[in-house]
Amino acid sequence: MAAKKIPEGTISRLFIYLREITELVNMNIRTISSAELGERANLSDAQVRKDLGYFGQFGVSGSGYDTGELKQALEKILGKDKTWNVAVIGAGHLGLALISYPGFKKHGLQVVAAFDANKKKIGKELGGLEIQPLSELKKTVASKKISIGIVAVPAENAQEVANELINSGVECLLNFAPTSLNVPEKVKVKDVDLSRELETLSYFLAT
Amino acid sequence: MAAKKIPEGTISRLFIYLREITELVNMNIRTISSAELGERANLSDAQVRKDLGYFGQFGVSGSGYDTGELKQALEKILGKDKTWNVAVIGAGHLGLALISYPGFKKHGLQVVAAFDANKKKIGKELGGLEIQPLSELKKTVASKKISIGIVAVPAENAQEVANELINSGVECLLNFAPTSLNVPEKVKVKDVDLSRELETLSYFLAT
DNA sequence: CGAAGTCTGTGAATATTATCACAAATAGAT
DNA sequence: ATCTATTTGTGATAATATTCACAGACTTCG
Repeated sequence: MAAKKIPEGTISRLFIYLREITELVNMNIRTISSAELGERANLSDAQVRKDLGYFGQFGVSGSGYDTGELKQALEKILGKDKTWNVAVIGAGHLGLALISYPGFKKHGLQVVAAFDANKKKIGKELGGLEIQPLSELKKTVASKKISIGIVAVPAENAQEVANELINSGVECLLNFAPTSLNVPEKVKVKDVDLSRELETLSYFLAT
Repeated sequence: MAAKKIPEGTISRLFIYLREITELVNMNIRTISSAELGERANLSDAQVRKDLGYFGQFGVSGSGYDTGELKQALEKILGKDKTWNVAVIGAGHLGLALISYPGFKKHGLQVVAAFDANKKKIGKELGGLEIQPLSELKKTVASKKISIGIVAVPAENAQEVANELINSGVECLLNFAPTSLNVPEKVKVKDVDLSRELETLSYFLAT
């Protein structure tokens, strides 16, 4: 594995390459050039080669990349052999959508627990999961080996929920609440602020 | 308004500043320094000043920024006086969650139409909106002055839906489908790939 | 008023990321 | 076997974004 630090953007793009390559393999296409792969991913050929270059040499001069080999290599790099257990906190519309989001399973992400603070929701079943009270978070994180927490609660409660997740041993959060979470260094948070995404888009449209 | 090109990251962060400033105003806090604002947003003081600096001079040496003034200035910069009409395409779990997402309304984003290809879903009402067939897209985009489209359909149909949106005059897409959309230059797309976000997170956790 | 302290705005310096561009490697044709 | 057309891998270069650092503006306090 490469010693140099790898840009986060590169990792994110690797997943895109894997997606495209998988499709190519399914179509029985055996080789592809960086230029063609880049076109599929809306990226430059140089970007593709540079990204792959962080992890080794996968291509063949003159003909390009063997799709089967590259698929295997990417899967290994990206840890696709592993699966991750996920907890969703907040069983509102968004939480429910995430619990039943079909895309996760395909990628080794398994939602194994759902929590909510609202007593009326606790105990209800959804997609094979029973909604649990937050008081059971720590126990469940340990017993179900949960390593990723999705915060899908209102902004007011988000920091508190994040604290409890971290306190329970979760070090990886996807935060949908429109607020900046304060977390220890070792914890990695990714924010997805839907309003902000849309607003940023529309700002550029309006200018 | 500034003549120089403004980084997209700056715009995105301005929304965060506005969020924090609004909270401060509500708490009746009158002034704040770039360092304090940065702390709230998990950003450096220099970043805050640099970002604001693109748009003018809002602060006072020695005491910082007047929260009320800064709030007004940010709202003006970010076009908060305007509202945007949004169409959601795809009435699956995710689409339904987006239709009833409470965060949008607060930010001048109004979901005014919902579409789905599935005949069984068409005609059903949801949150005051009737789910329409895609054949009515063009007409509705025009009549309801829709400027933003949210693509919440499976990857297989995403490109087609994007084409129809663009063909109907929408120039601003938020794409939840895990696929790279090909669009004309003038159209702005933002991808939100939930699986990829989670996987990127977990990659760094595993390394 | 003057001194000490605070804080902005912004050029300069860094750091990071993406693009260029080309030698070297390979394939394929003749 | 040689020539031509491709395509990789990667230093060099360019573009972009962030952090530093400090002069100058303002505040507060004695």
